[in-house]
Amino acid sequence: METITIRLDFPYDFERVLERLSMDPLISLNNDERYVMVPTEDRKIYKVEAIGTTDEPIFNIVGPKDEKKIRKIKEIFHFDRSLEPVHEHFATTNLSSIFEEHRGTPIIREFSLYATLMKSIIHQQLNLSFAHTLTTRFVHTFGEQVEGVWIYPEPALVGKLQVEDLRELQFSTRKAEYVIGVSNAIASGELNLESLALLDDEKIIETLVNYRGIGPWTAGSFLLFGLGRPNLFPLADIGLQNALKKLWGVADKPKAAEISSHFPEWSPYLSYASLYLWRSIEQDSFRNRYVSFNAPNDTII
DNA sequence: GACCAGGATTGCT
DNA sequence: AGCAATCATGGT
Repeated sequence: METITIRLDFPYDFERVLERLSMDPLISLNNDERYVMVPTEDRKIYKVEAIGTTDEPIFNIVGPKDEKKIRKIKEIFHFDRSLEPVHEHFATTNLSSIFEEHRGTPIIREFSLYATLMKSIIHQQLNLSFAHTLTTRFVHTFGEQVEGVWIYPEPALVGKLQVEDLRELQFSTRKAEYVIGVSNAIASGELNLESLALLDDEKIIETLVNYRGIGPWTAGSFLLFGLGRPNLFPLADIGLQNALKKLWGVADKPKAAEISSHFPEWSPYLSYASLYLWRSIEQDSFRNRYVSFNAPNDTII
């Protein structure tokens, strides 16, 4: 065990990070003590704890001594890239208000690439509340806990499940087929997410959408939250459509063409535009729903 | 009880 | 190529 202390030279609001991560009941965190528990791909657990402020961000990473994993955690928490250029970019755009409002909100990646894909598929078209119910059932039933932290099951295990196993958790038949099918492709080695990660955005999307159950939204979500790519805007996302509807004060959700006409203005940081737009509506629905502590066993107190 | 949810696929024009 | 139906169920 060792503790590594990191100081950032750009604004970083960990309170907002915790607020956002609190939406997922599978993540072990403590809002008051300002920490998140992070499982690595090989089941080691790290604690990431904020001990500074938004304008003087300082963090402790506590866990097994391992340089590669520390680097991975820095990537997950966006410690390795400044948010300064992002804020500078959006200050002169039509999204400046939400970037001021949520200043210092980083893209936090999912803790594993496979989990990103499973979570995205399971979340397709469902309201966030029920979506989280399903992912929680999925992980509680087939995953496992390490040091109190829930970890998604291995692709090989999920690949061997029957559709009925997931139907019992109230997955639709199709969703069950998607989850099992993609897991099998990964388990067999046909689909290798780590090597996929070396390709550019377009190539990754092109590969992923060949799999039944992965469309443009899920592929975009994988790039954004799995790999932390900076320039993705999932046009199919209802949340983003609603966020723009609210921001622009219009009666109907804007159409894809209308939204994408702003891409030149928002590029090359479309992912941040997405993230900050999501944030702009999350407060409405989640401010009063989740409280400060997700206990390791997942009970919401 | 209708309608929508942080979509994707399938089948029909 | 583009559109409608379909999926399962919770939230509003």
